[in-house]
Amino acid sequence: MLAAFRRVAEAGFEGLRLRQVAEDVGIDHSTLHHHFATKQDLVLAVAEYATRQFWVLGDGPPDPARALREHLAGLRRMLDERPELFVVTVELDLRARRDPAVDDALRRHEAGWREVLSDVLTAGNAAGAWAAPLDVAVTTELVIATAKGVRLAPAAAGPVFAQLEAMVIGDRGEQP
Amino acid sequence: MLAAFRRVAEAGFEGLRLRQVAEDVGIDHSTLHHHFATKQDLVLAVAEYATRQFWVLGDGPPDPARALREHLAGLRRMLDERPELFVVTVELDLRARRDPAVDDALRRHEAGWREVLSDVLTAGNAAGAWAAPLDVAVTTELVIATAKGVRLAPAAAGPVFAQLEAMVIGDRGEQP
DNA sequence: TCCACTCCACCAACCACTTGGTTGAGGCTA
DNA sequence: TAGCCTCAACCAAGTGGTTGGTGGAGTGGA
Repeated sequence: MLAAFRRVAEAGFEGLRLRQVAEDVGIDHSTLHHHFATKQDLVLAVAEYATRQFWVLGDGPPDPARALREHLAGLRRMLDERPELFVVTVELDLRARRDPAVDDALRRHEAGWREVLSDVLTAGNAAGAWAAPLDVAVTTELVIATAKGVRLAPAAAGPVFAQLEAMVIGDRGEQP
Repeated sequence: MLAAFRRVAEAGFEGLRLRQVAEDVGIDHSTLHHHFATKQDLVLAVAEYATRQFWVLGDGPPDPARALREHLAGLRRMLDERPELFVVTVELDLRARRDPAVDDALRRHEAGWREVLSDVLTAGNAAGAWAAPLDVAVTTELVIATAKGVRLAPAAAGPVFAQLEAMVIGDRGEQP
């Protein structure tokens, strides 16, 4: 339910009230229970919805350097256009510590992300696209950590990602 | 109040209950109100306490490369020994979006951190301690973002920080 | 066409329980 | 006595969740 997502973005899971969500949609809160048996079900729906939004970040072009650049550019664009999406992600990260179902959803999502990055970095190693050969696993984690770190600071994302690119790809010909 | 901090670490602000905190300390919840007029005051105390814990990360040695390494090593050590501290920090980051007082406390804390990093990076530029001259402001943000990104994944911190060091300092003689 | 009959989305009222916060009446020490 | 610290009892305002029931859109048979 989109309304629930918006509520979480605004007030966090701490402020998620079934009655409020129901009112946003214009129905009674008991009717909401008709669609989501428990609050937990609603939370899970929000988690699934939020993670699904990242599917738009597809595989990208075959050239590893371009693929990495576009991946980061995609993230930055989403961060600019839909900052709430990332806020909810942080909220979910926190909730995953106490909620196995959310943890599971998030884990699957992150595994997909990790795979995309690993593939790009591996391809880049093979093609000699990076400034220096990279430890794929660790660099994947570095990129993920950096991305997670700017989730609540959209303004910082641009420069930070640029710097990260520069360090990974090196200074060889920026945008061709 | 330490008990409150522990509660936040366990259950988040979402699960922070005055009665529970009071019980942890062994007093009545109304007595708690005698020490903290409102819940908000307690939350603020937790915020102040949490940020104060990072004061142990002092200036470090004069040599920039060593200073950076020790700074990251210090963070990693804290992350290993007191992961809850970082969890609460994330929780605070989120809460700061809705709570100006928390936002203020966090902003001051982050300003201090930013200054330490900026100083080290600037000194490193002057001494030619880095692999290449750095944009101090952006690199500061990069380090902060990375650190924030691993707050909920202590295991990743070690390798990620090592990689970050390698990229900033270059491969010139690891630990002397 | 009419008549059950079944779904489905919906709501008002209610329930048991929890929340943060208040009050007034003691106790303890100085 | 004065000034804290403590507590039990209480309160109003919610909380998630349940219940019994309403009305309309379909469906099948006669």
